[in-house]
Amino acid sequence: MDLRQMRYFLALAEERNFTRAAARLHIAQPPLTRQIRALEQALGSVLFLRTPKGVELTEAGHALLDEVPNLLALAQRARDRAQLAGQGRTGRLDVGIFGSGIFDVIPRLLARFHAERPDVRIVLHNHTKAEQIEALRERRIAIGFNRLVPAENDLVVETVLREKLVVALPENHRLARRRKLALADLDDEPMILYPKQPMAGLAQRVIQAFTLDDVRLRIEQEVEDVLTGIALVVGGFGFCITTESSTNLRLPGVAYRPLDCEHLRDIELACLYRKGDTSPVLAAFLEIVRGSPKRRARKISGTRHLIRESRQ
Amino acid sequence: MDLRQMRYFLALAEERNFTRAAARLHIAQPPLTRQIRALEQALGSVLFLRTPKGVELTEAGHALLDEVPNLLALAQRARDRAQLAGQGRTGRLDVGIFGSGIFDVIPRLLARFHAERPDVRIVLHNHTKAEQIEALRERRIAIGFNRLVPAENDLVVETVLREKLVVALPENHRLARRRKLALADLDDEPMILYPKQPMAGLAQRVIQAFTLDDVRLRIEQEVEDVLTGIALVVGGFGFCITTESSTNLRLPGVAYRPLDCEHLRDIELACLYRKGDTSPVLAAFLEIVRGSPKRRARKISGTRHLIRESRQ
DNA sequence: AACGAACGATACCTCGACGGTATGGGAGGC
DNA sequence: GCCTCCCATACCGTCGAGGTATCGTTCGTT
Repeated sequence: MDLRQMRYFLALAEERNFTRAAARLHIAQPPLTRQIRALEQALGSVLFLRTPKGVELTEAGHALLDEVPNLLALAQRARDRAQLAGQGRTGRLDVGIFGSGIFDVIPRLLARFHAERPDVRIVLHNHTKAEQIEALRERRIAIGFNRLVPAENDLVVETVLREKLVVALPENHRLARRRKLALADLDDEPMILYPKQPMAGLAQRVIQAFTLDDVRLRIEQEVEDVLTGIALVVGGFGFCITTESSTNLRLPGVAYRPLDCEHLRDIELACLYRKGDTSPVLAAFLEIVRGSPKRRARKISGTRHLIRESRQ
Repeated sequence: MDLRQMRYFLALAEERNFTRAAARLHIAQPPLTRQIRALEQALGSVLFLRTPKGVELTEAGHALLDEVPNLLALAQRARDRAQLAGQGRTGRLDVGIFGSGIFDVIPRLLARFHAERPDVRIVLHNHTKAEQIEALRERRIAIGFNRLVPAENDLVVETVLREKLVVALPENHRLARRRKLALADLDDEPMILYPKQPMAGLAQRVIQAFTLDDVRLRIEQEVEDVLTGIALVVGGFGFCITTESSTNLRLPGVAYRPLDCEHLRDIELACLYRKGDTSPVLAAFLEIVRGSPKRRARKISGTRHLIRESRQ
């Protein structure tokens, strides 16, 4: 019993005439006769009564006819789903994100991917750098975004873009009148440092630059995420060095000024995924990621559809 | 894409190893490799990643694996149902019955059939003789029971049994003291005649016999069914000639005595069905019907399971 | 009553596909 | 470095699918 016989059976059951059913199936009448007979023998039941005017269904035929359309529909669905999944048009993409990365480029990438592959479910996971690497190895996520990612031999790290750094400071701060700032301008100014704890990539770089340029560092507060940092800036606690994409975080009373510094020129945003991952969904997403830099000037928009899960 | 490939796919997806899956399928490994590749080409999606240690499922493979067990189960169910229906082990039997036929042999036949074929739904339809014939032609019933059925050229009439006739009369009637009665004993006695209207088979025969034997007929009441007739006997309106199987209708105050009459010896109970009806359910039921006479001495029992519908 | 049309069954043929055996090639493990 | 395991490839025989031609039966028509 195979699917071809099921299709033949259905055609004959509907046409109630071998000749017409064969025509509909684009085969000659004798092969149809033979296939139906083979099916009847396989089942051990007569399915059709042959009459001079055509055929009619027996009870066994009716019983089978009750099932066959479901069967064929299910087969079609199985085929469709496998095809769609194979093209990466359906399925799911688990993405690891981190605190300050969620303001500009990542939501835009996800929005574009969603527009292209509306049937792929995007699931976001907030992870620190170390957690992302672990989650990738355990296949809980397919791709992660982070900054200053160390090389790992089972993971691929691709730089998505390099972001300039900016200084966030109170609008009424005396330095806010300047169009751009050098590191020396920040000498001994109260500073809000972040991230404090989770894989201190940016903070480390900032401290390093201050040391290299021999500028005095006065850490007023240490915080764990940008949002808190900027909130403290609004509160007048000091300035904060952050990435350009954070300027999307427009809070009243805060001003952003470009930072011009040789040792702290820009900071990379990278994505990382498993070496040898053949997932078509991932491949499609990486295409979006790689094609992105050209159009990165736009602002956040249309990200409402995103599913956000702290952890799956 | 056919069911064989689905079975192969499932085996490989479960074993995650071509060699073992092939062994499980009782084929060599190369044909399995070829079938899987053919399936992948048909779908246009890679289903398995070949690794040195075996294979693992791709996303397309997982998507297909979600569907395949359902598909195979449905195919199996379709096959089973068609087979069962073909053997007459499932399905439905619509039976036409009539008033006085429901007391003895028909319920026994139905009970025996139900015991043998518990998955066949038996549906009873109360019909007069003419209605039964019409219902048979319109395929609303597969078999009918009746008495004194005229020959029809598209229907088969088979005598199920010949029933002796009895006289039902009040217990305290003077004739009730006799062990058996002749027609002459009923001369000018008040009589309850049935059936009055629906195809007066028995009534006609009774009148005919009285005429032939030159016995005076005094029709006190004409009724349409046995039950009413016997009820009137209980009420003392007169006697009633009915079939032996009616004696199962034990009402207080009524006595049944065999009728000994040359011209009214017995009356046949026949079943009728469509000529050329190949229904396996019907065939199975007819076997029961034909095998019945040998054991017809038993009383009614176990008929509670019957579905009774006045009309479907 | 004989003929023709319609329909399914049968006979026979060709070719493609399935399964089998033998063998190749690549990755890990002792 | 060799052995083992696993999948892929090459080649062969057989079975089965579909095609054409034709037959037998049953209607309806002439």
